[in-house]
Amino acid sequence: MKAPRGTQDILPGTSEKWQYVESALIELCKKYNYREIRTPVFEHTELFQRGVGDTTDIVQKEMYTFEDRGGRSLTLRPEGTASVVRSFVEHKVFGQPMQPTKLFYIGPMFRYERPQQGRMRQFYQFGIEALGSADPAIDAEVMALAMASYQELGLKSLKLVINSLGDSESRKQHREALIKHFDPHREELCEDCQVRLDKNPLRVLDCKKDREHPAMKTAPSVLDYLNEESKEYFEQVKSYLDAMEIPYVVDKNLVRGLDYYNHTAFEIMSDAEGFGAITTLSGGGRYNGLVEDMGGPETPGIGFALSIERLLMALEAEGIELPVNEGIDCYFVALGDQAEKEAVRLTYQLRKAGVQVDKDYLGRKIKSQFKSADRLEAKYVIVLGENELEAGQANVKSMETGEQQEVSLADLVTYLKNKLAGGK
RNA sequence: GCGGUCGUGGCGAAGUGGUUAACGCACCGGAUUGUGGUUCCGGCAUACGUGGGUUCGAUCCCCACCGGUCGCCCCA
Repeated sequence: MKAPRGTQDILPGTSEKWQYVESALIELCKKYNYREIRTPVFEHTELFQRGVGDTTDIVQKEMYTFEDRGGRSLTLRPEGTASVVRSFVEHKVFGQPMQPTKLFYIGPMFRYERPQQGRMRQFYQFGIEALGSADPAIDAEVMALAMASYQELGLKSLKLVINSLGDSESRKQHREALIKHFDPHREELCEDCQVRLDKNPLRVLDCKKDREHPAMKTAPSVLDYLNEESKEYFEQVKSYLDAMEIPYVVDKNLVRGLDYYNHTAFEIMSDAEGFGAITTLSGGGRYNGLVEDMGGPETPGIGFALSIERLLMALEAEGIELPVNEGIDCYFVALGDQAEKEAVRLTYQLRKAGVQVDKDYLGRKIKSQFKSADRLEAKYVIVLGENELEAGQANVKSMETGEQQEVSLADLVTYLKNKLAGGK
């Protein structure tokens, strides 16, 4: 049996890295005052069709959709925003006194795609959403947190790319301009773009195949079609980034894949060597109007999401070692049946007292038990044999210095607690 | 979904159309009787992705499928 395609097991040795990263992200959220929300991993299919958008690749070909025994069409969540917004509306969080509502989530997402490194069918996203504020400063805050997610862990080769898609009015005009611009060249564009031109002309702009087409260079830019308000909003966002001295580049061809975005759109990419084709670490943007689409009151929103897998890849690419896999406190070596029983008792006592202890369960001889202790990087080894038992003492050995000391069994817990606390 | 490439024991990695498929690491045991990372000796292992086909015979040849990987699409 194998795990299904595009899924992976995260085993000890790696799981510690995940734990480390996840808790770092949670800590970061505390500083920015984003609080956790947990939503179901599956939702009504309709939620994503409406929320993410029917024209998107996600909805058209990547959803894990199934029918439950009651005949409902459900879908494993392909992203987090739709669920968060649904929950926000369902629980009328918009009516609560503390606004804006600042949330974060972390968990698995599912997309049916051809797997490759950094792209799994079940993958993990960490994301935040700020609902209820149309202040450009919060756009900047979201980007700041996004960047900090990586910087906190020591990553350096990062590139923040931003763009503005404008409000719905700007987008509409731009869309028409694009169609007008490209339609005469329709036949010269790649097949995909011919489809894009009808469905979502914005996407033609970031086509890699047609990059060199002359019409591409003269194509109307989103930025040129921003109305005054949108333009001003974008300027404000940039000025806040400048105030925080967060470097960014504006890429007028940056287009996000989901329908709900407007105004601010951004991506964080890795510059690091050793990254393959997939260099996008995370992405986000503003989605004013989505809450309304979900049946809530007019509420602006912005958020972003990052892939934990890709974050881990970035760490690897930059050669950053996370401080995990530290050794355990003690290893209990027991010799003989009597001692074994006493060892079990004392191990239990030590653990209750907060000491990290393990012992042998394979009935191995002393030498092998020491090997295990060594491999576990135990700081202390407690040896309890016939002799010690008779004397009512245990031999405690510091694996670092090699020093040994007889400690009465009654004092063992306090002795070790002291030692481990750095006492004498 | 499309194209390239790959698939040998826990990991890494040789190899051949034909008796018992190298080796390294790891693991386990031993090197005078109860003490760890080195060394020496010995041992272990459901190993040729799966299913067909060609052949007297296939791990090695052919096909399909599955899986990994790289790229495209797209994205996190």
